[in-house]
Amino acid sequence: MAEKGNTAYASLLRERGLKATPQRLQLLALLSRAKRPVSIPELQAGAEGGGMDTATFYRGLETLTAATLVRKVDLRHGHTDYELMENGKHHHHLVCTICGHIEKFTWCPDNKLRKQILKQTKGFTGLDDHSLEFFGVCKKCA
Amino acid sequence: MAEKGNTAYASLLRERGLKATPQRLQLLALLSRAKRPVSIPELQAGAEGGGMDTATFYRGLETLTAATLVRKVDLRHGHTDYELMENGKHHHHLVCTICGHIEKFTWCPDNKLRKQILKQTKGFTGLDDHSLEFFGVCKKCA
DNA sequence: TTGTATGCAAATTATTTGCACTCTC
DNA sequence: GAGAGTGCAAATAATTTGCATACAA
Repeated sequence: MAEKGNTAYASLLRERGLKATPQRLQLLALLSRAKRPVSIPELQAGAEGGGMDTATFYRGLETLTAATLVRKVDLRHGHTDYELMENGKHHHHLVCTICGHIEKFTWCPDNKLRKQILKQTKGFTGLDDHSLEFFGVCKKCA
Repeated sequence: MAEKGNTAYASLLRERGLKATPQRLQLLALLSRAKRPVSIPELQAGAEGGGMDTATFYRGLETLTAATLVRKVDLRHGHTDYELMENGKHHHHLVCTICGHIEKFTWCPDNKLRKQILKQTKGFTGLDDHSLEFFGVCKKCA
């Protein structure tokens, strides 16, 4: 998947009523190039990310997450990682607990499973979102 | 489920080659009473948790997690929560994104699903563990 | 006794906030 | 021009570490 140009990202932002600032476009470009979930300190440490303020990273990515352009994931690394939501779809991850190698997979709980889970509870009538990651040892580390 | 006595917990620890220190027993007792996932700052702030050092909380719970007596969970609260693994079995959670209400459910990926996921990857031959939580708005907050 | 675990204290890492200023729409 | 967004700087929150001492086995 080719990286979207600034114009394309700008449109996506405006469609959602957000201003297309250079900082937000930069955040999207950085995530697009990363090809994997990355933390804010990591993004900021990279050469291209060096110019922006820390607070702008946090506030910007929070905004992009709320706009469903970006997704936060917890890979048990002690911090939040961020990744692009390409085409509005999320995916999940396999994480090697030794070397940190990450792969994606697509599978989400279907309606049947969601019903089965809701049946076990008293206080919920619906489910909006979910987290799902697998952890193991990759071939190289095994 | 009644809380296990100190003797029972002490045996569990020794079975795993760990020393049954008062601090570790206290951690297990605190988690047992909590009945829900709790953070370390929260545990420490509680009256009974006040006596132990911060580092002892972190190191102790890390040890208990490695010993599969305790499990860490990420409920998108910006910190790690801990809960007892009762009978060596884990469960997953539904979390209300408004009030924080939490319920448990039991369901885990079966072998068929695990195979389906592994088939999508190149670098993994097996999966050890997984995280799975649902987020939504509970009845009261809806 | 002996190594493991704890307490203390300080450091590190991640994240958030207030406020003045700037830039997009 | 107006309001949303950013930079700066300082604060808060969570977690980790080194080292001397204490305690379980």
